[in-house]
Amino acid sequence: MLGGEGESSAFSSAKEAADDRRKSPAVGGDDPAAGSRYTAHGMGADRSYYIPPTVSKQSPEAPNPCSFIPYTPSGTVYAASSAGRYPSSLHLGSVLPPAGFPPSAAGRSHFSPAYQLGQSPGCIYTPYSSSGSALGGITLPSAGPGMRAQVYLCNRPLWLKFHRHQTEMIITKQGRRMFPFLSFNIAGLNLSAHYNVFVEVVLADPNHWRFQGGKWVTCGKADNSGNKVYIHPESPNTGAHWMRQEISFSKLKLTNNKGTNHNTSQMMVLQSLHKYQPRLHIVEVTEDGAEDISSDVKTQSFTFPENQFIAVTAYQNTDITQLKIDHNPFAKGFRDNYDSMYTAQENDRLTPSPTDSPRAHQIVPGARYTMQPLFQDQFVNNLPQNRFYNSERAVPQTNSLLSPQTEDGSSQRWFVTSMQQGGNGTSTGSKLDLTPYEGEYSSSLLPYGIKSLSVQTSHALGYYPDSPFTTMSAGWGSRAAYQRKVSPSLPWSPRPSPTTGFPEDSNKVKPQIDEEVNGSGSLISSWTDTQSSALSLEKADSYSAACKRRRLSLNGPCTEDSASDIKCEDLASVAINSSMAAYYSFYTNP
DNA sequence: ACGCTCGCATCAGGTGGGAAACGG
DNA sequence: CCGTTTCCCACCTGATGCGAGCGT
Repeated sequence: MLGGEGESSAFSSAKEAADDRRKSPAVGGDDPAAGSRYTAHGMGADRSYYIPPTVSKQSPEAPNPCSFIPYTPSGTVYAASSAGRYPSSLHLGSVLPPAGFPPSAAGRSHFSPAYQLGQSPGCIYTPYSSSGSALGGITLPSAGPGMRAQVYLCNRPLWLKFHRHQTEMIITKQGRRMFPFLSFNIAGLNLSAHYNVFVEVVLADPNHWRFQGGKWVTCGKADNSGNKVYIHPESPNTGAHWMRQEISFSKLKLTNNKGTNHNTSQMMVLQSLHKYQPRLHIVEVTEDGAEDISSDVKTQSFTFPENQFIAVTAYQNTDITQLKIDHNPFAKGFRDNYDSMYTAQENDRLTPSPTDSPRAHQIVPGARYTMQPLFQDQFVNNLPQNRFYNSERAVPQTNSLLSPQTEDGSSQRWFVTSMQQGGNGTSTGSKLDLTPYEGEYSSSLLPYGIKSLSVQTSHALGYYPDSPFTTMSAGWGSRAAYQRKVSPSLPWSPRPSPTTGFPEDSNKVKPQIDEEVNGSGSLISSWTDTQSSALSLEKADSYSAACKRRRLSLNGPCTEDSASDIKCEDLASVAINSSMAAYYSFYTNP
């Protein structure tokens, strides 16, 4: 897949059948061809970008299987034929069980075309399992053979925020990092088994896109080529390793330079004005890195619809531009009213920026919200109203495909309704379907209290993997310079013991599952999940502002300020241990 | 003397903006 | 002509090295 140069033989089903063991892409190192094995054939340069669902046991026109699928808003993923190899999981929100492989070859073929084609409205995915219901097989994570991993999208609120406006990612010749970048937490892996973890980016639809009249519209057919696999540099590694820490793909770069030989292992070659859907793949391998596909359970794939983006060489939607500027610490210099907003606190603060901006902007520090739940809206409202929707914008607010937010930013909120997602797909149906609701959530303290205590509150706080918190917890990219700036006495416990694998998930999340399952009709409503997510991202902003405002208001010594920060982190860590992953909805497949 | 912490300076690299270049 | 891509710029983050200060 890697650009087709990976030769279909590598992925031919015949070969798959013959070779139970294949070289892991990680083994291939920088060899693009190695990675290519993990992209679907047909994803190659001159190959079709998707496979007609002819093999599908359930055609798109079949009775809407979406009824059973929660949170399937983002539309079809035009999986290449590799789908059979690495089928995308259902889009189940922020916590995903793997699509995995069905137990049989037939099952594979069933999954392979599990993507609805074209702009066909309605359900976008075939049933998650042969049972026809993703609900029927819901199980909680368990140890032992056959267990499935659960994947948590760490910075989902931020992704959702971008997704509302149709995320755009800049691609350049030398490569541009993604922002937001992909960051996951994984649970349910075998502690001692070895896994390769990698991201594949597939076309989300067969169209070429153009930004016209403040909207993204299709124009022509998409082309498909290039390396679209990025293997996590720590692959292969043990399940314990992957579950110990946040898995970040911050180093992943997007380029449009097909001929690049520079840092190919970090580069992902995309095409401008095409819509892409990243996928996470977890492949069990042998200790030497050789892939073992003898068992279906050993390859698991996850797709988060909010990760969809359109590759561009220059930002088209000013909403996206503003979001990038506001949330990406590297773009701080473009915050025109930054001074007026945050003033001197930026100069006075003790804590280094890396632990500030990333945490404040990228991640929803849920625990902090629970500490100040009553102030959030206040902070939101204190943000300069023209910051996001000022009159200077070349593109009106209506650019936003989905979120015509009101000026006050608080009277109208958005959440996902699986109903609309399933049945009312449009040309932009690949986006999360957001529906406004009047701000009842402000009184929903419980969802806040519980769901805001997210995993990401801790290690995800370091938006970059080298952040002191990640470093402390996982020794990932440890830097002495940073470590010494963080109190070593902090009882920081960003994640539960790897040996437990989100031990509390089962008990604490199950009620939530029930809650989401019972929803309306046969749908697995993602209302709770999405609502909380939307809320969280709102709170992320408000908290960001809150923290900055606190700095501003605090006249005491800097040490006081940093002490308060430490308290927040401390509390966050406690909260995490008690409600790991409660932030997200939780789904498991049979 | 030694080890550690801290502050500062330096530099590489990541940002988006904007103008110029390119191509259909 | 218009849309897209490329390049350069200023600004910022993050990593690193160095020396001063302090405690043992």
